Amino acid sequence: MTVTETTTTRAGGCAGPPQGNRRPDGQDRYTISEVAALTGLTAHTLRWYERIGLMPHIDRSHTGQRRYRNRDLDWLDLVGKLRLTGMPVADMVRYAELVREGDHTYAERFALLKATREDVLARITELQGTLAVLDRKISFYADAGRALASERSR
Amino acid sequence: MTVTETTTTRAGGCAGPPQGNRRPDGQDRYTISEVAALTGLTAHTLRWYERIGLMPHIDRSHTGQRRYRNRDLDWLDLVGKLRLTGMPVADMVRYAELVREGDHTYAERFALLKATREDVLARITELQGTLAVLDRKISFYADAGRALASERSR
DNA sequence: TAGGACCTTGGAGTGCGCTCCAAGCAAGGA
DNA sequence: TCCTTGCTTGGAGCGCACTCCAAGGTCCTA
Repeated sequence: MTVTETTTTRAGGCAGPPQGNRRPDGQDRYTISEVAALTGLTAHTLRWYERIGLMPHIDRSHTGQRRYRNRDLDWLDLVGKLRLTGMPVADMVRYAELVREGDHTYAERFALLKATREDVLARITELQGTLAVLDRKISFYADAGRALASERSR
Repeated sequence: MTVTETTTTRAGGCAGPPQGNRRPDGQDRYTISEVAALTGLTAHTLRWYERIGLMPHIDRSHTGQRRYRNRDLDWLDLVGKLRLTGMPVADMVRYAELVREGDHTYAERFALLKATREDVLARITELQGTLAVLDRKISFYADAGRALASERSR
């Protein structure tokens, strides 16, 4: 019977950590499910990342099963960060291609990262603006709540 | 021939303002295309927002055309802010329902806004973490670029 | 040697947030 | 009167980022 590959944490009501566990040290070969547990991604998503070119070549065992290494986990950490910025997967694939193409793409990678950095800064500013609006609304409702409460107690 | 309702700004390479224009004062009736220009949303999206219950009832002209009022634009401003936080449309619809249901939903609205506020704060923290990673990468590439340049000039 | 957990693949399906289409109505100018 | 422009509707389509399925092979423990 095929086991359903359930999503780790990240679903449901409670706020779990963004990724399951800390990486055990001294290890440098991980199965896909271990990586899923470590990153919070599903095995499906890991295979999909590979298919679309977002991952470098992943080592295989003699029977063809994936064996991820620490450098792959490092890459996934970066991908996770970039994903948080809202960067489209296609852009991350582009970055991955640049890395694969070698040292002569340093300048382009540099530019891409700087542009992303600017995006993140803009996003933070946006969110701070939104926070201000929320705070105004919240204090309005807090006041309204107090008014209703005092009305009820009268 | 039906005119194609092109998206205003927001597309393409250059970074325009998040919404087209400032609201003219003294006016309190706007056609859908005026609202599209003011908010940066398409007319399609405005109609869709109405269909899914994200908008309050919009006034109509004697021939059935939408006539938005300033309070509708205020609401759209809030929706725009909430959208920036990544709040799902379904949650915004829920908030809109609470508003329609009247004063006895103040407590729930308050809770929803506070939860959103927490999400936004968490998001900002995440982004700042990502910024740190980007800055490390960027300084790495800056150094690598300098090294390559000095190598070339040797 | 069995049994169950885990892995493989290509391709199809899902949910979200729009985005567009077709067919038609209404208003205003030449 | 015609023509253009802009508006109306329900429903279909799209792009993204997964998410899952079916059918089968492998690993591990007993």
